[in-house]
Amino acid sequence: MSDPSGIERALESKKGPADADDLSALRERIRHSASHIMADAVRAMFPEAQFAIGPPTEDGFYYDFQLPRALTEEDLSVIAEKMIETIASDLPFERRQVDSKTARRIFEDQPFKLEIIDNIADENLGIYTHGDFSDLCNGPHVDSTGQVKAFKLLSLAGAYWRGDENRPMLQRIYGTAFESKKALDEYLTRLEEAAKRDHRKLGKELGLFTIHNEIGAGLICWQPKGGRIRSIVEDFWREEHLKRNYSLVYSPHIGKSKLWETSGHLEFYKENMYSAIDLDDQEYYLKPMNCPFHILMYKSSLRSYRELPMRLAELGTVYRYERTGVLHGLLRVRGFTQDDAHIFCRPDQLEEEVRGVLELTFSLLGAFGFKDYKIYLADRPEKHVGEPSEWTRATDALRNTLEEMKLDYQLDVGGGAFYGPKIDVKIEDAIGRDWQCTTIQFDFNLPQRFDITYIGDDGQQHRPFMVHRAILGSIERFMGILIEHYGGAFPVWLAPVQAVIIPITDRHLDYARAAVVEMRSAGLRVEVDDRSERMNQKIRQAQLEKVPYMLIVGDKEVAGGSVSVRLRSGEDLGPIPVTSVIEMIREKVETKA
RNA sequence: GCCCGCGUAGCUCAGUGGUAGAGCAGCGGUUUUGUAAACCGCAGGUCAUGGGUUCGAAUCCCUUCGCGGGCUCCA
Repeated sequence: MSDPSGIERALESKKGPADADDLSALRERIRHSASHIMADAVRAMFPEAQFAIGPPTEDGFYYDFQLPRALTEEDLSVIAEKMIETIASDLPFERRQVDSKTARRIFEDQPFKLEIIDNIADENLGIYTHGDFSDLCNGPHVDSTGQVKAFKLLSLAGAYWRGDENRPMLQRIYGTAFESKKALDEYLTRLEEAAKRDHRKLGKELGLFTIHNEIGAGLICWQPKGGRIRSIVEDFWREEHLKRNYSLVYSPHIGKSKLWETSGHLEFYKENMYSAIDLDDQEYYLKPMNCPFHILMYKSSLRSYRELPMRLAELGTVYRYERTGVLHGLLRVRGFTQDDAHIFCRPDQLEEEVRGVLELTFSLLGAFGFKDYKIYLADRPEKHVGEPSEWTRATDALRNTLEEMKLDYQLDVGGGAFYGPKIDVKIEDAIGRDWQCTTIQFDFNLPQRFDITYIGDDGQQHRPFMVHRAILGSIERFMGILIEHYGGAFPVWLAPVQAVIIPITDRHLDYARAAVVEMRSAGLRVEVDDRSERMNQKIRQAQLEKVPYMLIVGDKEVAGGSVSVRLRSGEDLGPIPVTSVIEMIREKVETKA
């Protein structure tokens, strides 16, 4: 990992896969070094500070400390000042190897470091020193502090030592560092861009959804505009499922405790379930999952191998208790709707079913402009149910399907659920962030627990294979992702209002109203802005609402039977006959452009 | 749940111990306008909640609820 020419070489290097690796390796060293420089600055402020860990991360770095008092935002500027001094001194980073005994002596008053040393099997430990600050660290680092060309301390947070909530809560400082001021600024600009797209902000501004204290945390109300978008997404989802021979079903929101005992949820999932509702000496639970209902629907009659595969799909609303600290807008809620389906099939049908789910996944997600996928195949974890031979068979079926479809995937060793292997799909949004939505999970457990069977062509009872799958994941969460992906500027097929007709004066109102009737009867979502405002104000309003088409009507348009089309990009297409505008918009809707 | 921060009008925010403010939105007028904000006026708040300190609390302390950044977990 030594790169003597350091920054200069990486900076001069041209774009390319190998150089991209160079750059990310360089950034890792810079960030790791920045984290040491920061720890040094914290030590200057608090000589009694205890140091935990300070690694580089994908976008920056952090360091965890135990300090005599809580840090404040002002402290960050003081720490940053001190860091600037250290960087200006351009102190060399020096590495030495010591044995663990020596390391223990060096860090004798640093309990977290001692614990780390205890957990390293290697007798040779790396220590990096700059100035008079030394840290246990395997590196690599830049050659000297001056090579941290640009950094910024970003935020304060609490973090448990080793991520364990039974261990001490430490104070974490997050920061980032880059090889140049320019790269740092670009990163900060990206953060600002992401903040502008925040679905919580856009949801409020665009009137999409609200969350009410009076109703409860993590519970979503879809306002008319957001409801419109959601219903379009759901209608599309249903159509695509019907095309692929899914059966659409509905199941209730509560079920008796016996059901959840059979399914195992009360044993293994209780901490995520709402407490029981007592009715007529029976306990009912709000459903955290849809599977038991679909299984009972399967079980409602004797099944023949000829009926398989049976694909039961439902936009099923489930409720899960989530700790208050993890709730986050639409992305993490307590009541949400899974685009769930359970596929019951014969063993020989498994690969084809998995293929079908993957094809449906790409088709559904592709319609929303998600074209880049990361696929993970997760196999048997240590704690599992089912025979290893079954696991192998199911995992092979998943793998074979991925390979036959020539899909790139990564193996997530031991990452499967206890009840079966799975395929997860991550999508990349418009600003390069990854989101996991799709999961395809094989299940050995529930078919056994509910003892479901089918009669094979041999006249004998057999256990069907069962696959859970959700493609969008949760509708609420997916809507949140869509809002951020599109930055609130929904494509025409999803836009709650596709066009606003803007009459220039009141004498153009009748014409505008006639046009809106015509466009609505063509199936378009159009409104007239009939307020007593200037055209400029109406345009501004429509722009802020991110309406795709602004249709201006004045004397010229009335005379010509047209509307002047302004796009939300600001582009002015000039006067176009109303019938042509209808065609233009419908074409966009049909192609989901 | 835990650590830190925050909660003032529908929204965005000012106000840090001495009578609650602005802009936008809303409502009423005037205005009838050619591609991102016309003008005038009116109304709107138990300063999240409950308690405490004080002659006096939006302001200081505690409780509860909620929100934000994280930890952990997941869709």
